[in-house]
Amino acid sequence: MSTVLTKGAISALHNGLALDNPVLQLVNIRQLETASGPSRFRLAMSDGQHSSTSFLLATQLNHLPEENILVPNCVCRLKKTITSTVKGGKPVVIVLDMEILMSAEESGGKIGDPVKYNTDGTNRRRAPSLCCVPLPTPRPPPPPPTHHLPVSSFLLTSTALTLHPNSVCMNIDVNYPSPENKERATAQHVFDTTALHLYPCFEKWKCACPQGEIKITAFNKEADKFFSLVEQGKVYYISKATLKVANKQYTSLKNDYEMNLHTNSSIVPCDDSEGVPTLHCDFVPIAELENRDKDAVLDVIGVCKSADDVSRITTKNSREVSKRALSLIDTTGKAVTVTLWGEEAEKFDGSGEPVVAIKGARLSDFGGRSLSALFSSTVMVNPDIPEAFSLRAWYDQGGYALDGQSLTESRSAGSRLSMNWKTLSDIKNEQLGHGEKADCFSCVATVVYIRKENCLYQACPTAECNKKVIDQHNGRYRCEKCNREFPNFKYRLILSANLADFGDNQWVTCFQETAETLLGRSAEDLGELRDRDEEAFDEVFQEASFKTHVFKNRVKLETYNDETRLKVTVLEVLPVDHRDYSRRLLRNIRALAS
DNA sequence: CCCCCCCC
Repeated sequence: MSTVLTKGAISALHNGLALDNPVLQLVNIRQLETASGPSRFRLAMSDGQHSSTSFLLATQLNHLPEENILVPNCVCRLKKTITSTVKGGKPVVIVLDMEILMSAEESGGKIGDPVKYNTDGTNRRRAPSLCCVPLPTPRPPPPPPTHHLPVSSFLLTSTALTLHPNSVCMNIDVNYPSPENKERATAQHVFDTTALHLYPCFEKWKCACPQGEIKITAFNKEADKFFSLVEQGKVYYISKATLKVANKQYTSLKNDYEMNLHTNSSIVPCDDSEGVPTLHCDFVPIAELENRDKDAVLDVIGVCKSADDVSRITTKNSREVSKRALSLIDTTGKAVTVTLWGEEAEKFDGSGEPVVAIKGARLSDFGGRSLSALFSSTVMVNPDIPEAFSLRAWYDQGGYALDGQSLTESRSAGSRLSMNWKTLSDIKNEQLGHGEKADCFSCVATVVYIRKENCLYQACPTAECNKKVIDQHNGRYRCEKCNREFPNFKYRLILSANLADFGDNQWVTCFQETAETLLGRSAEDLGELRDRDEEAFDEVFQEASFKTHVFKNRVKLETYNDETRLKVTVLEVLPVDHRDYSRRLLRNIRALAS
């Protein structure tokens, strides 16, 4: 039966050597005295040859002994361990992940006749080390940075600084909350966290961070120094940082601790970056944002179904900053506005409706619920993570057709987010424009007829005045509004067009700009063409007919000479976005089917 | 030591 155990594993583990899933038997288990925090279990393990009591169970595995699954004589596979040292340099093997292969009953008692393993050097090959990878010699300090703006404080977030499993080593000077709290702090530091495993070593602490994320901050001179040194996604050794209790208010990381860097701290690149863990996010579904507290820092992922152009704004402190708002939608069918700032706003490319993941965005209550990226946020476009792939698939296979009701109220009717899509028959059916205020709507429609009669008029040449002038028939034109005569005039357009979609048709009015877009000519050119070549003029109207566009319109019931009629004014003519169009079609089909 | 993170 003893063949199941990995002979020599005890010795190897005590020497920090990597082993592939060694199989050991639990000889004994003992609960350690702890001042506070979760229980801590010390294990005596055997490989059939040697036994050792220098095993500690990571707190995330406490359920195993607590549920009486991990009991003496059971046989275990150690799936993840890290060898550390305690006071006096004694090695300790921390068991981070394990599985029970055989219960105590199945194993039939103690396997083999193991002898106690000596850690005093008599059966050790070399001195124990904390790391699997030796620390490289620190490089000389880098030259002062020249390529970035002064940084007064720089936050290295999880992606800026990736922690390497089993080989990131940090010598940490513990920053005690206060001298009298030292004992309590000690206990907490040792036992309270699963992400950080800390072991006292005189006044220094050694910290192994086999998994998880931690925020590291540098200030002033160090901020500049370390900023030039670190690159997102790269692996580093960090030494002589200060550990402090994290303020959860400012981070989405699930770590009770944070680190600060100082003059004598060092960050050294690690060349062996295999097995670097990918960034971990706890994405909050967009619909769920409604229930979260304002100012919460959280992770979000969605398809960017629209993005504003980047704009420059002036802050209250008269600082100029770039800003860009995106609308993200996820499988909850809800959308939310996310604001990006500075360089992040400038470089963002929303074309192709990418999946956008943001780690550490702040929830604001502006316009209902909205999000704002922080300096410490990580914005990822089409990240290489499963959540992004499934979201992409969901969106492409029909998610795009969803309305995506936004948690963020839109502030103007003109924005792409607030497209109030209607069919032409909706105008009558929903009595649009019958209210006190005008209604705005968008539609996809085809131009079936444009009235060319009276579409052009001679207007006052003054820049701000578009009033029709009276031809004095003496080469002079009179503007009643300006009360002046001019030797010239400018042509302006007022176009009556008939639009149709699959259900109805509608007469609309296009003024200057929209008329020019529709006809593809400037009013000036058209006026000149009409006077010079009537056939070519007619041709322009033929060409503009039977073309399909997106029309943004204003609709209002008007009374003129005791007669009420619906007046539809075109505010904007846009090319058809086929995605938007199929979105609407699908909605209509669904509405008809239900 | 930050933790300001901007605007509507």
